[in-house]
Amino acid sequence: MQGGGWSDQVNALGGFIRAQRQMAKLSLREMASMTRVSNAYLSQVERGLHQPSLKVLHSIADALQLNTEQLLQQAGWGGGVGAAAAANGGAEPAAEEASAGPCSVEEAVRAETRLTEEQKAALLGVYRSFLES
Amino acid sequence: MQGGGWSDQVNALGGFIRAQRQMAKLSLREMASMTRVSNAYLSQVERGLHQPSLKVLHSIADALQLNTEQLLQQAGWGGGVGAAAAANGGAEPAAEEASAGPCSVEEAVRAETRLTEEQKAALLGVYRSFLES
DNA sequence: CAGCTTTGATTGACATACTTAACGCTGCTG
DNA sequence: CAGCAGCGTTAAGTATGTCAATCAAAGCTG
Repeated sequence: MQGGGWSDQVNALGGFIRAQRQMAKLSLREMASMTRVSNAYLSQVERGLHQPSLKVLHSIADALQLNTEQLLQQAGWGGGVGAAAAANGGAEPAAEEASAGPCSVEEAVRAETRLTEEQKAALLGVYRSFLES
Repeated sequence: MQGGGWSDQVNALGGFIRAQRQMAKLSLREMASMTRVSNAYLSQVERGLHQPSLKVLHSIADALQLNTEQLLQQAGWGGGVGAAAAANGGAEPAAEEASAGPCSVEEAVRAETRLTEEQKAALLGVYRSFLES
């Protein structure tokens, strides 16, 4: 059972979808009727409890009018499509307290030690997509 | 049971995969070991009996060294999103002015003047959901 | 010919995607 | 206060994806 390792990735996807849905001011039930996917399942997907199939992912992208590639990238296709070259530098010294440091959102997220790298990438993805509007 | 409407699509995907595999002169079992997906399931996918998940699709694309977009298009992404236009030139300004102030993610987000209140709320919602693991 | 290997296909059991019907909570309206 | 309406979440069930074991047929080797 190699399960579990990918939950970060799924959580990133779910957070991304949830953020986009909230920005579009849709409730779970509204989005459910648009996508013809049950609200319950959407809730679970958004919290990373399940990985949606292509059909569902497609419906979601359609309902939220999202850029397809962006959504797919969040869904785990970071290995081939966009290649945004996230230069990772080296391992950071894992500062225990973020008490002293730079203050932009980007820096603050990167300095947050409680987040995984995937989570940071997802959060920054949402952030940048907001800035592009 | 809705008998078959989408089977055309799946069959197209399966046929495409089978053709590519044979062209690469791989047996089902060879490809199975490369993709870490069972030969049995690959056989079924190739004959349109099942629609593979993202994970499997990704593995297949990787093993066959296929163009990702090409495979996804066969898998059913040819139809819906429409428009999108995706003018994604990619010029990321990255001008982080960072007004000197607090440093946590929460504070940094609240201090970000380019975000609307809704966007801040959405972003912080994702952030907090990540922390609640 | 028997025996070994490899091929694609099938079966049965299990894990995961997904649905429908509830639940508890918050905010309103009378 | 009761009562309704909306929200997100949970519970229990069904459908589908996925695997390990197995099969019959075809190609070799001796």
